[in-house]
Amino acid sequence: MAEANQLKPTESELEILQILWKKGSCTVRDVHEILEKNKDSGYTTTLKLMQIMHEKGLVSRDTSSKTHIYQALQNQEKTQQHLVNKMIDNVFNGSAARMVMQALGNHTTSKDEINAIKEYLDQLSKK
Amino acid sequence: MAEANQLKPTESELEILQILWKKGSCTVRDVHEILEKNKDSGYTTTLKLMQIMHEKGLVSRDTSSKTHIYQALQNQEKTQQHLVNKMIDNVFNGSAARMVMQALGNHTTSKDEINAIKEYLDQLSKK
DNA sequence: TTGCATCTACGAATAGATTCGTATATTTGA
DNA sequence: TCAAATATACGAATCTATTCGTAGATGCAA
Repeated sequence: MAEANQLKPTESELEILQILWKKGSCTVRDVHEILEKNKDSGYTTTLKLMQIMHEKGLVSRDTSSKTHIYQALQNQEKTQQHLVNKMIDNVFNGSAARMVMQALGNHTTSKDEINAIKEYLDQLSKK
Repeated sequence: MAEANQLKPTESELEILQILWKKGSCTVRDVHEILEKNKDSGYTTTLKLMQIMHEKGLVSRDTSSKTHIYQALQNQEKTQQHLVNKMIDNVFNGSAARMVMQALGNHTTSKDEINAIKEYLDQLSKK
């Protein structure tokens, strides 16, 4: 039950999780400097968000030195899975295919990507 | 600018839009009876939500008779497009392919659906 | 050592979404 | 006809997310 909540992070939390998933371990300042590129909120805002995420159990933190170090506790793939399934249900009436087509249709996709998907589908059919 | 906001309906608004997109025209009661199956909130809650959606321009309403009749003004495909693109960016770091694979991997997809997607990809490659 | 920069903690303001209670008007059926 | 059912309107409570200011602690450099 605790986990179920965490699978649906807020938008701000997701932005931070993205960074932690990519970087591994980060200080608040690390995260904040990356966030600043796309939005302009203060340092203490980022700090507060990460503190809340820690309370919720979304991240772990190492407080052994003055500057705390954070890591994502939430599993990236599980979170992605949960969010994508939710979107299929809520936005595409349960049809994964429709979502996929919508996604590939507009969001300019390279040929390499398309081929990768084709291969993936072939493997999927074999089962 | 007005439209840009509407492309991102809240979760409750999206639930209602889904119903309106499917049914076409609905009264508040129509919508509420469908919503009730999956959640338990009062009738006046649904009413209020739909009134707010009308204020925002998400729906039109015909008030010629006592019981008002609502219709979606928001375009379904545009909304889907917007939401799916947003998810690709926010959750999958901009990789449509990764999202597609994640979507098809778990969300049990029928062979028919997979074949439909394959055909779609073939057409896409030809361009 | 002392002052400046940097860090955490925390309370509180703000904004938006959601929910419901109540008042009031209209319809309808016994 | 008139009482019950059903509609809308609307204010307000509640909840959550986001934001920031300020206070106090710590580290560092001149």
